[in-house]
Amino acid sequence: MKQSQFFVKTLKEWPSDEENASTRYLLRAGFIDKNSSGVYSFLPMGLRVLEKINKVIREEMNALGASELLMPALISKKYWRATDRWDTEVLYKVKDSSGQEYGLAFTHEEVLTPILKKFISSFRDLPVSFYQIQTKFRDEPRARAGLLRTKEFVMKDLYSFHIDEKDLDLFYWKTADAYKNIFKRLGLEAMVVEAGGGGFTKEYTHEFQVLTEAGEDEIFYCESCDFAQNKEITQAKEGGKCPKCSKGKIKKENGIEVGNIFKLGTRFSDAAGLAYKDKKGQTKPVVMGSYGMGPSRIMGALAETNRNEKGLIWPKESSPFRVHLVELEGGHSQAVEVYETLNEAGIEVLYDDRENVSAGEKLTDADLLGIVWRAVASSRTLAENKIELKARNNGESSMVGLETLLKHVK
RNA sequence: CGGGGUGUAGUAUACCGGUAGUACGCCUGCUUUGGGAGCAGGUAGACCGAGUUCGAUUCUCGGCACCCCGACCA
Repeated sequence: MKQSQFFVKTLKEWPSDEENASTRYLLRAGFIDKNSSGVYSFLPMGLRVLEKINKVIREEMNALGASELLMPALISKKYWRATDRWDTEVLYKVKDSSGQEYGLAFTHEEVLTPILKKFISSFRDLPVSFYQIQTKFRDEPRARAGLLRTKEFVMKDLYSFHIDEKDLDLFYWKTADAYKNIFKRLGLEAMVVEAGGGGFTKEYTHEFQVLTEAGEDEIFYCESCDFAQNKEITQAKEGGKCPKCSKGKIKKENGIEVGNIFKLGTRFSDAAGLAYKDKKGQTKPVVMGSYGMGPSRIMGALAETNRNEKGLIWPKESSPFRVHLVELEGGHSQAVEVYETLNEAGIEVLYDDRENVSAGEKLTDADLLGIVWRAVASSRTLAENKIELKARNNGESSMVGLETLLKHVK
């Protein structure tokens, strides 16, 4: 992709109306644009990151055996009435010209459960699971911190359907592993944290929290074992002994909730009359689980935890491009050669071919954008017949030939 | 929803009760090209409404928007 033909615009100044670091970086680097409080556009560069996140999620969800589908955002009032959620505070309500009322979905049990009711009737149909990556709406009383808490956001929601609690439990922990894979691949360190059941289950649910000061949850965790609980349910005290291993000390840190997994039981299947016949011909309610993850919030969490004073630093699998090829004075022929070679090798490259833009501006932009690898071609590199390759994360650079370059960035 | 703060060109900002200044951007021309280039010329602005005043971007009130703290957070 040539930068002269792809919309990459950076701001020279920090935005004046944002304090949150990830938001300031994402806005300044031109990845997102604020439309109104808690409502953002993803500009071409930002959308590429979002797509990278979605790609990893899809791969892991498919590996779990879940089928992707796409449900509507505009949901007729009757569905919300059926589950008694029409009066949920975060539900945006809209009325059409004929007076018909709708809610903009903040989650999709109301839509999926009735679909399954049409197709599921035997234990032979179970278990099944479905996921989608779709825009959700929540009437947040107060949006904050850019992508970290918004009124409209992208969510991956997964729902699973089982014959009993035991089978749900199996799938629940398989999903937890899939979640761990996703975050690891994306370059996020997410801690598994026990949290409350929100009134649907007496059991704990699990959240995936990225520990950082910008997070709005408070996490109490043990420094030596895997004990970790959200403030809302914990009895542990900061500095106290771990109630689980009774050895480690309890620490407290803020966290960004990038995912959660939830055993719903039969709450929604009961409401929809979703049941199946078991081997003996008896009718039993389907047992459900739901599992959320926020790609747009993950993007915010990545920006929050991967940056330095010069700009963003995207991890490999979430980077908008793999290589940022920067052509400086005298580097044209080399740059074209590298560009063509990378394209042929199927490596995504952003080629800064802009003319009449100073070297300083191009290099500053490259740091701000934060693509994994930076390759510079100039009269200097031409003289050595090599390319300068620099890793954005550790700043290490070296002069390499084309083949070595390919090997590195693959 | 309670409390606080802020609204000035595309962006970041300054001053001021008397026709709004700077930097960057953008446009034209020339010179530049390894860390947000130089010179010259040009472009573009007071959130909305009411009030006080001879005169309001400035003061007062109301509204709206944005940010922050809190409450809330299937």
